Amino acid sequence: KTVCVDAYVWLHRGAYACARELCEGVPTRKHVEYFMNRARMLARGKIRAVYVFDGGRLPSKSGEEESRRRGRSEALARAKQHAMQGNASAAYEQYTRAVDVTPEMARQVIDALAKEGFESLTAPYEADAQMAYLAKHGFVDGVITEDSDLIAHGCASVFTKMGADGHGIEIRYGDLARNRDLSFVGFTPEMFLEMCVLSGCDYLPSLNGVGIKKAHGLIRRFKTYTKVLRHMKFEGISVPRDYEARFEDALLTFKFQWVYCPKRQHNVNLNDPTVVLDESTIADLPRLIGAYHAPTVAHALANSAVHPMTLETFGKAVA
DNA sequence: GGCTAGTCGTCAT
DNA sequence: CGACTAGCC
Repeated sequence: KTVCVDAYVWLHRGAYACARELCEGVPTRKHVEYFMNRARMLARGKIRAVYVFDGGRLPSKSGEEESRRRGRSEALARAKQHAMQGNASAAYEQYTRAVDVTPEMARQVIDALAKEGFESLTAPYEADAQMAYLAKHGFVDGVITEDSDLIAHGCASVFTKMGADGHGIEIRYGDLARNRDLSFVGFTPEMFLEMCVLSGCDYLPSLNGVGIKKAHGLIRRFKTYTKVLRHMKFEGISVPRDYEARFEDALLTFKFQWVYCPKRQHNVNLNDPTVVLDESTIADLPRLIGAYHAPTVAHALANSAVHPMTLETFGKAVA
């Protein structure tokens, strides 16, 4: 059995163990140790794991990233203030809000993993799309993550909420029809994805007052987002002028994100766009999913030889 | 009541 | 990122 593991969660939890040190530039390996302890624990269960790391930022997410950066720098200012006044616990609380997981930290963990014979893979952009690709094409038997978007990305089965003891919950797309809270009888994968976008996703915030329940009800009733929006217009519900175009963009981002194919050793789209999209839409995709990488670059990025954002070789300092 | 939209906690002693 | 919850309709 082979699984892929979303490295994001352990990377963040590890950062909390040494939030002050990371914020103040004090050398520490606690976050690496936290990750390695979890990896060693998983290895004891006779499961082969591939640790998947996030790569470059998607163009569609840059706005969100800017506001988070502001929030972190404000928290860091408050942390320094508390630290100066000798209030260590109040300072720590702010350090945890200020700490950021960097590609350099990911690289430290990847090196530590390699040293003990663990496998890792850096996604060209988002790890969840990469893991969905690995699962869909049989490179792995399962996915371990905390991210619910994996089902929307077309992953048939997801293992989530795994604690230190290795226990967790398996969510299967095929089981959704038996869901108690919301009925997914008659839902296609496309309807499920459109429901996810309608209820608010990474690439598009939801309309005011529309959450998961409303989104589910609307898609169940009208089947497609086009008909949902037509209904809203008919009902006189105010919808931003560009909402439909942005909805289309969000769907394209979900479906055609760049992922790395370990067999062909270059970047491909999560789903093949050539059969369902016209030439001009395909040519427009990089605006949403980011630039195409030449095979040599894609291979170097996937194997963590280059910084996923600058594509420059990592300095020796991180090793 | 149900639902959405904000706030909180993630470590480990 | 999800979990929790105050406060909305």
